[in-house]
Amino acid sequence: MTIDPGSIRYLRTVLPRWYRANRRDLPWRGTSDPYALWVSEIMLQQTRVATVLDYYDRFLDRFPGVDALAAAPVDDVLALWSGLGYYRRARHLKEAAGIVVRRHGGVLPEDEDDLLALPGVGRYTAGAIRSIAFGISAPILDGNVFRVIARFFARMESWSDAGVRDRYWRAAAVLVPRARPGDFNQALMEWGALVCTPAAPACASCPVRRRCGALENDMVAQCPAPRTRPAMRSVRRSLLVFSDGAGRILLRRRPEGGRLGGMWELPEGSGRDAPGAVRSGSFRHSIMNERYDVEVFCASGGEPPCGEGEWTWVAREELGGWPITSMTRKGIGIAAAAATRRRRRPGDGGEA
DNA sequence: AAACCGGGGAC
DNA sequence: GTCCCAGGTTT
Repeated sequence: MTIDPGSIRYLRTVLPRWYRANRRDLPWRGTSDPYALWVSEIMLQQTRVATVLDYYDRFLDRFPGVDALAAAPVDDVLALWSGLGYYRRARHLKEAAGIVVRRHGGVLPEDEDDLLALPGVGRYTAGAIRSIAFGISAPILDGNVFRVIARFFARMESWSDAGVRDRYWRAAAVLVPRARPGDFNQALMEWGALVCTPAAPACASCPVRRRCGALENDMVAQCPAPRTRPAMRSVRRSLLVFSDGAGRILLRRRPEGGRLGGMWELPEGSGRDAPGAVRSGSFRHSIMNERYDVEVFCASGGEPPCGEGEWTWVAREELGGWPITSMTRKGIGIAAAAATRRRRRPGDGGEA
């Protein structure tokens, strides 16, 4: 797409001014430590700011620098990542920390190819680190930037088209200024997150409403075109909260490599698998394009349903130190709530 | 180019 | 219910 010099000047003038006055006070904005920014960028991949806020401080408190992260057991890193999703990010981050220590003397490199060589660092994350942490005039393109550029220049392409994305990268490269490129890039994202939102954008209070192409042509709601997605499918599952004599819970480790690789989970099972099991309740959980309808059963005593592979007993109060999935955390919560009900009103355990 | 990889908030 | 979020890697 051709971007006229007037639009470049306009965006470079208006956006940073708006950003300085309206930006959120986020924890990674107060630091000048490139490692801390790197951690935040990995956590923020496909993940909302509000979600990352629950993890960022705890992670940096436990792994304050690249050396601590490089030296940590990967299961400790995964435990702090538990619930954040896309667990390969945590494995890559820890692996990359080791590369930074060995190859770069413990200092995050500024060179783009050096950054792209780190596992988990792609074109976006390299641009974010270079512009925000190092003040280098490098472009970024994420979902926010794609949307605000599409709307401002009144374009209807979809993110799903790789050729389109490449053209938007070139647009982002033309727009980013030499002076304070990090503020400009963050202004683009903050604008997309707070004003030019996917649904119901706040055009009336938008800093660039005077020159927005989509607003002028009344096409904000249809712009950009939605990305293509696989259809959702429903899956029914049963989870078993199986306790030993000490009240510890049986967990099984998922095989490395695949979905949720290496994470610990409740075993699959119902009353058929564990005689005497009691139904505790149910919940819904979505992973990627699958919606799970999960029933939770509670059992203790007898033969534990260990199955093949690695398994262990974990006390409830120690679950915080284990890399468990959100579905497992929900299932254990359902079982605990049912147990509480049974103690209060024996015979009414929510089994119905 | 397409598939795969979590989870949750907003609507 | 749907959409999408400070994306990256693998095939």
